[in-house]
Amino acid sequence: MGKISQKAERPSGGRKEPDTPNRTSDTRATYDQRANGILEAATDLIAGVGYEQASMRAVAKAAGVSLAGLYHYFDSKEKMLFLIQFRTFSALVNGLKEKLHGVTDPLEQLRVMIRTHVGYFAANMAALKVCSHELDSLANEGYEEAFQLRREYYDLARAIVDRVFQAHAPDSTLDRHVATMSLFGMLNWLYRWYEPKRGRAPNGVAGQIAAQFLHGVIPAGDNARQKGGAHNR
Amino acid sequence: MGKISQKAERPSGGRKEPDTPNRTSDTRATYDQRANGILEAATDLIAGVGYEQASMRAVAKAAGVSLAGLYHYFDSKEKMLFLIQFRTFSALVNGLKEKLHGVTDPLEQLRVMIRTHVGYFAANMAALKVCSHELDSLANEGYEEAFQLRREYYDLARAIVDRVFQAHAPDSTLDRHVATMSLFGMLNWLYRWYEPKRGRAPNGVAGQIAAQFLHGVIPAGDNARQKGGAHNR
DNA sequence: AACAACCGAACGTACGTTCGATCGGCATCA
DNA sequence: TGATGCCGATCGAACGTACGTTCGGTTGTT
Repeated sequence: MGKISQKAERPSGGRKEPDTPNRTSDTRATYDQRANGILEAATDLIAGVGYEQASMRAVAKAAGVSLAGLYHYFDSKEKMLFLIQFRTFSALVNGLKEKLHGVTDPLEQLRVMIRTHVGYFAANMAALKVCSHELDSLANEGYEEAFQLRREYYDLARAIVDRVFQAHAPDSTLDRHVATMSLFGMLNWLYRWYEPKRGRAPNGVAGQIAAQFLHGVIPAGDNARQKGGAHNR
Repeated sequence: MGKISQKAERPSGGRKEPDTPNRTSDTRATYDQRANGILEAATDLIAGVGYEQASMRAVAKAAGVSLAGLYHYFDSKEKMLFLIQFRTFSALVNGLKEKLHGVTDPLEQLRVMIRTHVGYFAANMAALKVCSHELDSLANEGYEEAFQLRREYYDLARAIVDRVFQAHAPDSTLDRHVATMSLFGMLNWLYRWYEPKRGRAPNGVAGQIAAQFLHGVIPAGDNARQKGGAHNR
């Protein structure tokens, strides 16, 4: 808890939380803040040029540390990427769970989920881009752990989708997995086109995505409206 | 036309189509087939491990050529990626235009577009994954040209979406750009989860995506159906 | 003889990571 | 209090490797 760098797993002693009773929290704060700052710079760089192209030298320059200094805070480049994804996904999942508290209506749950995701995206574009785009840049245990987090996020969304179907379309033949993945497609593709600074506000986009998912593009009472003709030429 | 390798742009002479009048087509066929085979192997490899991780040595091994032999067919690694994207996007756009021929109903146009995309995805997963995932791995002119192709595809889809709105929801307040990008999100995210071999058939997925886009998840005549209560405990 | 097809070997470079050293603050003890 | 020793923070320089690309050559067909 509060531990940001995996360096705290060092074999013995080293920098741990309860060392000297006084001033320790200051030192730790500085250490964690530094690690956070580096991670932030790395996030921006990776989001900008991609994981493979973001060299440790460039990360060091962007963070204002020497190349060797990076390794004082992070074991390896891949662990940096893992930490970025881990922190982001954790924040996303925990934030969602929190905002879902007390909401019982399935429709509202879905809206909250979409709003939370889009809002988090708008506030942390670089981090979410890295999480959407660099999914397979991790290997082995790191990949597995990130995968479990994504799975948890999927389960959360899937459960909401299931409840929406159950309450409002129990007889629908739509595949709920396909529906959930389509929703994720809309959300995870945001990083390719959505610029919160330039386009409409996050809540607007979130509202439209929710509306499209729930009611589609054609409003409820349509049933082929070209009664007046004048279509096609 | 029929020219696959950019090597034909060599300063003078070299291999061009009308050279020796006889047997030329055989030689060219072999040459193009070889280039195609290499490109196919490269596509699979890049789709599997990513562009940066797909080394020219690995491509050579996968294609059954020597490392230097690759450069007989392709100027550079980046040009290979460009050709993969160029061919795929061209086939997608041209195939769509073709299948759209004679279809006048906007709804049907949209269904055709989605069906074509999903069908092409199912038949060329690796290529479409590369086109969805390695968009920014190109630079300068190559990026610009691929961007124009994507733009053409977007314009095609956007026009259909506009017509759907005009015919069936002219007063909708939904942003049509956001709607189009959401649709692309659903389609372009396919490569992250959809396995045509394991899951439902491409036409099924295409039909569901079209249905979700047009009517959403809740059927048309819903209007809050929990009249009988029994929801939430 | 010319030229497309193809290759082994090398070149230069950029990368992730490690090594050894320096600096400075803090705790300990004479 | 002042000297001593430890240790976290930081760095310049280097190591080994893997990469994209090029060079010079050989073969086989026309």
